[in-house]
Amino acid sequence: MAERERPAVVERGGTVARIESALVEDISTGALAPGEHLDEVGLSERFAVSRTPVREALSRLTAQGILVQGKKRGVRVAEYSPEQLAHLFEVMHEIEVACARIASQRMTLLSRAEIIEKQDICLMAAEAGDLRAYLIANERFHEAIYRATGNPYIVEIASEFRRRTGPFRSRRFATKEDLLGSAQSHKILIDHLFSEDSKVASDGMRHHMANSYLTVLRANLV
Amino acid sequence: MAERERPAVVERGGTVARIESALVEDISTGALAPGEHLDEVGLSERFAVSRTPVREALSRLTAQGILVQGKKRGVRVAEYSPEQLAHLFEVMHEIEVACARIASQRMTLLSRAEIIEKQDICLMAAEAGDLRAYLIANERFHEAIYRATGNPYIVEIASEFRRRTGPFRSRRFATKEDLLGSAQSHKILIDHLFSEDSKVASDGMRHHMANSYLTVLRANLV
DNA sequence: AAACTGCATTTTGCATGCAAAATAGACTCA
DNA sequence: TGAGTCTATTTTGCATGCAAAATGCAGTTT
Repeated sequence: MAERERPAVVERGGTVARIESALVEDISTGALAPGEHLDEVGLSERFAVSRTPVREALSRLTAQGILVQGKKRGVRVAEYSPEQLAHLFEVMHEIEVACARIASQRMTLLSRAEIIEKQDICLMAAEAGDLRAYLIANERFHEAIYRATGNPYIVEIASEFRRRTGPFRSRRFATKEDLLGSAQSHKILIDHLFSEDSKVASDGMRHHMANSYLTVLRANLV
Repeated sequence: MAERERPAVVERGGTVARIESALVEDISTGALAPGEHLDEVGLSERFAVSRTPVREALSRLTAQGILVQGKKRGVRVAEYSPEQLAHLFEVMHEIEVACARIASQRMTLLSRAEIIEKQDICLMAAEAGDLRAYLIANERFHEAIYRATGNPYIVEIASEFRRRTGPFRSRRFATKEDLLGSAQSHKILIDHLFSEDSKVASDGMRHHMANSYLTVLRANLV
């Protein structure tokens, strides 16, 4: 066996959950690129386990649409044509706008604090120019907004689509300025979300998402 | 081993997919009730396979939220408190309304035909008083609407939530009149969907879903 | 009778084994 | 040289095996 990855923290849920979240992180940060083939044996060596839990993790990720099965064999990171990408973002768009509308209606002091805190972390990562940290912090920021809806199933579904679009959004960020710009636009978004008018909030998110999509398109279609 | 279930048709995708879809159907038709415990060994006997593919199917369904893991061991059909059910329906509501709006904007002749065809099948099942057939036909009807959006990811996500709420919606239907009533309200919904005004369509769906939720509440909270 | 303890049983999580499908490579023949 | 096919190797899908965790249960103690 080759070098092995030791669990930094023993996560609850056991081996499968550990593999699954490691892969999700690799994918959402772009360490695993769309279309990249995942080898069962290779992964079982990397995580120092047998193929069985690896297969289970891959199967779960496939069920969530994060991975796809190749034509005849193998499993790969999902990749999307421009048209598919547009469809994916259309769904994201709908979900996020609904989220913003609902969240703004139910915003509590706690939710506000959480959102602001995550935004601070984003800002720190952006200022440090740490892409990987920023991507993770950005996820957390948006998840805080989802949680502000008070609806755990919205959190689930919105996070799922965010993960699926992760690899494409990660390409937006080439320079430190890109990160700072993104963190900056979070600030504006927050102002809208904290407004007491749910239409202001959802329109703010609509604008944010449309912008984001344009940038993604530019980064992925050149 | 006890009596075994033979595959009526050899479905593509192999053993795991077969088990998965059989379980999904059992759950959405109420044959497997919320909270019911699923036994790996029992299922492996029922499908005449080893525990490995059963485990994989269960794991995939758990990843989709259709099943949940018990506190310490075992896996069960997800069950929801009234509050959780409300949250689930809130998501369904948002998705279906967005669906209706988008579908009405993109409706093609083919989509129209498909929706009408599925509705006919619903009507036939209702008139026959066949609950199980109606539940399946009803799924197909709504899926036809999802497909009319032209967005495969909307189909995916909407179907997922429809499956999750399946067990609760199935309780709405006690008599043949319930089935006919539901099929009747489809007709009204179709009229709205086929309108050229997307607001009419989404409001029609909003109304349909609100109604549906009320009925479900009544059937599940007594 | 309630609570605790220890043992037997069931259930789970993962490893390993094996046969069939899929692919790549070598070889043949035109 | 190129197309075809035959074999060797890899990869996959599932079965089986095994050890550890969880549960139930009986017996004991207070």
